[in-house]
Amino acid sequence: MADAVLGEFEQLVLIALIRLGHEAYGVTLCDEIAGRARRAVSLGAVYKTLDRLETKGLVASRLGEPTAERGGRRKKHFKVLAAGQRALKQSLTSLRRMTEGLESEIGL
Amino acid sequence: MADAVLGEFEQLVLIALIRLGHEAYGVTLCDEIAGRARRAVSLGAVYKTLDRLETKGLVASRLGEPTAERGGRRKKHFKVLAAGQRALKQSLTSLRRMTEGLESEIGL
DNA sequence: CTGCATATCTTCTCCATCGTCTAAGATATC
DNA sequence: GATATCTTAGACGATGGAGAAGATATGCAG
Repeated sequence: MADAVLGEFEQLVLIALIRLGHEAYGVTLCDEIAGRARRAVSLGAVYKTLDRLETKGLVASRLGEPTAERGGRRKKHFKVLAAGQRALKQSLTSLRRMTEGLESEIGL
Repeated sequence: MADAVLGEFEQLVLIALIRLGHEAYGVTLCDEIAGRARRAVSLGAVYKTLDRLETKGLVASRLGEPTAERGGRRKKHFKVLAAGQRALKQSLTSLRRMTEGLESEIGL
């Protein structure tokens, strides 16, 4: 089957996931994207997107253990699957081919 | 006003527009994206996206003259406006900050 | 030279998916 | 029970996408 086409935000979530490693979960992902991409990100948007990515078989999740801190509820950890890695690579490669030689025109 | 958040396809259309210059129009844009990004692109999707970008004030259009060839109907030419340039730059910069240092992990 | 056939380009319409916010729910510690 | 942390759910607009329909040019038969 052909790799799925990723939306813009889906790309950001996948990248953040790779960046944070397998222990990433909702809140840290949200912070990472907000900080790096410098844009407002709501938690709900992140979780929703993670759900979709999991349904499509691009990421997998598992529940962690509760932590010993106030309100330390179990976290849901995510990791990128091979299909997700492929889809992300393809999206970024397409973009790279599109922008090739245009750095100065775009102002990068 | 803050720059608009661009969808994934909107980015591709804007880049193709810069790449092809001010004489770009629906059909050539479609071909350019399909060829460079190597994915199927329908004409309808391109026109729809151009419409939306114009409504948002990111691109401008003008009608050309008919050409002297079979079925040579007037073309609608598009060009990127300053706001479009800014929005695109911002999107690509965010992505670049996200992927920074991850080239090998992603396989680029 | 009139009118139909055909090629090129654009618009319209419909529907699925993505992105976003808000509120509510679950479950841990204090 | 109060409160903090994390996740789920629900609603809705925006974006993405395929294909039919529409507009308008030339080509050609009669």
